[in-house]
Amino acid sequence: MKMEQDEIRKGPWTEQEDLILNNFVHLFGDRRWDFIAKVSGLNRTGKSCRLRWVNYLHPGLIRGKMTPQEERLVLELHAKWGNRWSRIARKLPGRTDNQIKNYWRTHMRKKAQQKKKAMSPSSSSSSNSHSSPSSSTGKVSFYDTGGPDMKKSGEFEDEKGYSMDDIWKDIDMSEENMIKPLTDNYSEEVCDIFCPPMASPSPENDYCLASLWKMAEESISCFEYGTSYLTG
DNA sequence: AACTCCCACAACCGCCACGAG
DNA sequence: ACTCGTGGCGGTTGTGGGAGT
Repeated sequence: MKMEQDEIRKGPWTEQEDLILNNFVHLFGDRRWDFIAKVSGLNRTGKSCRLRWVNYLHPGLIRGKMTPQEERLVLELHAKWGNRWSRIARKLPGRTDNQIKNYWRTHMRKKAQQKKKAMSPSSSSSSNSHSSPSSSTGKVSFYDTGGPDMKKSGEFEDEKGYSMDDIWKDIDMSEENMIKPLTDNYSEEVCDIFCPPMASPSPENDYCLASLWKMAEESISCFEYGTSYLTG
């Protein structure tokens, strides 16, 4: 495939890029990322645009620390589903899979370090401490507590057969007293909260719409296609 | 005050699934 | 049925800021 005319931008997003992306998502919706990437003139990949929107610009996002309830929910759901971050995220309104993943990563690192300290390093063979039960299958992240062995196997509501690795077992046991079993309070209704209608363009967003359209027009030839969205 | 460590967050990469042609 | 393009997901890395020493 032919590369874009300009070099694809990488790295941190600027405020202006955010603004442009925001406007184009409002215009075209949050599905057609490759298209948005092209017409916006951002010189970003569609993937990058999507990620920026999902993880940062989405109006429903909650920023800041996880609440104890959320932490509990993450632990509970991870025990149930493993590293299915997007799935877990759907049960936490306003949280992204990236946020949860990051939280889990630091959380587990902390736990792993605590555990390491607790266990005398001299008493155990070091190789053993690093080899997960699934060592034969290849690399497993230290914070990957496994979950059901359902890699790309579709749904896995059935919890039978879910075996946690050593770390998770320890953590689970240590926290069992804290984590009250959850009922189905985190059912689908929670998810609905996180799906607000597309925010209406604010006045401040309008200021550059004209220029944005001009950019889009110059960028590709399918301008009319976009206008059909506006005019209905 | 300077330095180090840790945490939270942002972003990229690679792989896979799915739909369109 | 096959190929290709795109989006979604999970893994990983880089970085800035705050806390601790």
